[in-house]
Amino acid sequence: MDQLREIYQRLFDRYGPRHWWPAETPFEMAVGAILTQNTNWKNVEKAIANLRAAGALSPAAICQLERAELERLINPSGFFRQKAERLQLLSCYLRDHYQGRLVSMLRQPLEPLREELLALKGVGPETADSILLYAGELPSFVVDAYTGRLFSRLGLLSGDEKYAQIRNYFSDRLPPDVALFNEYHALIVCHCKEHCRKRPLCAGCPLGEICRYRQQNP
DNA sequence: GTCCAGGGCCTAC
DNA sequence: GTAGGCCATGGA
Repeated sequence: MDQLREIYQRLFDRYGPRHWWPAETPFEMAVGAILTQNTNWKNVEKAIANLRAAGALSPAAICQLERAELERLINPSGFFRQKAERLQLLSCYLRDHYQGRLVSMLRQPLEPLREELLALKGVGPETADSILLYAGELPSFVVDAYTGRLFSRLGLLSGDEKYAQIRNYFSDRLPPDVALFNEYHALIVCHCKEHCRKRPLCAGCPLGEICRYRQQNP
């Protein structure tokens, strides 16, 4: 059985569908993607709740907010100065080019759209792929720190691959299936939060028998 | 008190 | 082209 399929199946059997991305609209999802950069999701939830309470979960609203007020609303998510700038850059870009509608921007072919997102300051490869996959429902595999860490421990990656190499590793071995990509990335995150942090925690790991790390550190 | 979190930008070499 | 510093909050 294909290794990536087996790993996916084991994770799915253990954790079940993750129902990602938790957001009411594509734009809210993109906001979450920026706010969660190197940040615990619990902190992001607080910031999004503040934005919702302030009626500020639309591109138009975020464009119009004073920078200091936006910083105050997203303060719990950390890095609030740069994230406030990033949110306003994205929002104003949507206002100026897509009538303030992210879904209009997302109705384009994947690759040029990905380049367009990456050209925005504050949108790197993981944020872009998250928006493409979870807001745009386009088959762009999302890589994060957990992905490299987990698959290195499994012995399938060396650990020094760059983002594009890891993304290609999955893209080359999986069908471009949006539902599969969606669930796979979410399952990797869910799994790593329990079993694959920097400190080893192997007891009960659903990948136990196929994890090289565990075999080498019994 | 220390470490870490669903990264990305900027600068120096 | 890449290693290192920086950004900031809150929970474990």
